[in-house]
Amino acid sequence: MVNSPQGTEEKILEAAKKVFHRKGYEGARMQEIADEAGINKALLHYYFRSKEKLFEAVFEDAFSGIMRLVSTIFFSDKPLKDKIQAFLSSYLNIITENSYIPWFIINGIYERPEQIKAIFDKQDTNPLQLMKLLKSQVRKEYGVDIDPFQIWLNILSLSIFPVIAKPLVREIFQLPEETYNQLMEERKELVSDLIIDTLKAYEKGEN
Amino acid sequence: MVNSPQGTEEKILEAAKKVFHRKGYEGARMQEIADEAGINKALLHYYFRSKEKLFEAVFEDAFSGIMRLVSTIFFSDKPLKDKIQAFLSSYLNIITENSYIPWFIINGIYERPEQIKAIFDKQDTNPLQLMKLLKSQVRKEYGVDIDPFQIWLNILSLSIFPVIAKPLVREIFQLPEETYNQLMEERKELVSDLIIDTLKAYEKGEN
DNA sequence: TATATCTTTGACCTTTTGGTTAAACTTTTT
DNA sequence: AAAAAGTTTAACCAAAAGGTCAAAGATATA
Repeated sequence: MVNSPQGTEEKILEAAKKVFHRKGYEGARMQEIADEAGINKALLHYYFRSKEKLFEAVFEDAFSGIMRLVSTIFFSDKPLKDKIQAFLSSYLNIITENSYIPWFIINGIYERPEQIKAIFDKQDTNPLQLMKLLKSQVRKEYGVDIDPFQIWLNILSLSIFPVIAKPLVREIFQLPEETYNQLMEERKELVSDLIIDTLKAYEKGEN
Repeated sequence: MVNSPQGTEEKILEAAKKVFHRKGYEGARMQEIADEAGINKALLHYYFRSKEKLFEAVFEDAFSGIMRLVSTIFFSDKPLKDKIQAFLSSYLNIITENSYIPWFIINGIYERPEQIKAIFDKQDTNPLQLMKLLKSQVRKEYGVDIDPFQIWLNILSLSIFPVIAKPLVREIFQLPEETYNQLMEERKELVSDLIIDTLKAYEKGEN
């Protein structure tokens, strides 16, 4: 018999992604992944020796994807405002459509700190370089010395939190899926304005 | 032999809190909780029939604590600015010192959606009422009609995310514990300013 | 002080779970 | 087409995990 459209390995990765994303490492079951992939459980171990290795593959994929996006946008040659808008727009698109990614990544380091640290070290994007760049660009364009880390943390907070907390917030406020998505859509502009207005406020010396 | 300072039930709850907080539901082991409490595993089941029940007790405690704080502050009779400052100050204190609480709560609904929903229903604080109150107070004090939900989401994002993502961010940026805590300390004012400035900007009709 | 009740424990049970193995089936190589 | 290499499966295995039970230790009650 011939393999389905995609090869077995990709099928497994795809299935593992789904299951790990919605259950985390501890909650995920090898059997469930096998079922999701429509194959025998032993085959999982044939391709990826252990649950750990499989998890690693899935995690690395999700994480490097985000790092690549950040690098591409921020290590380009545009005004800061454009970068922030571009990042928020594409990033919010990605994570609202794959809402499990942020939770998966953050959760990963709670469940498997050592393993995740090792994955970070393999990454080639240097976050400290990004901070330096942010800082110098803020100084150049807005004439102020602000801790770039706080700006960056604000951007991430405002975009990631609403996605991570979606299930919680929706339940608490009894919001239908569609309503919430619409609010997220509004946030793309709202957040980008908020960040840039804050920078402008610093520029005017309000602080 | 006499019981230790605290009774057995409290000892169990205390231990379960620690373990659930750092491992989540799936990652937590009944044996580990028993060890942490310095008692026999069977005793866990004597006091709390099952892992589920035990988890429920811990979760409800953490969640209702936060809801109480929110209610106390926001259903009071102060200017919005004071409320926001008061909330941010005490909330950031609580969660930086118990950094696992927010993750624990958000994670809870990913791991055990049905159970968590049931707990919410038992809560007596009404979040929709809070939204109404926020909206009318914003209108009264700043003369604008803004979606209170977005404001609230901003407040929560800016305060909770940096705590949840602490292990991740610390690792990525190679920040020592102390440095990070100091940055969190700075944020208390920074975030409160940011939120209030945004409201003022609306007031001036910048949007 | 004897009896009933509540607490605590060690040993045990069952199910679940990640992982292995040997054999069958396919595909590639010669 | 035969042999070799790669892929897939059903059946197993051992360890871990949640949960139970009967008996022993305390404590309260009569």
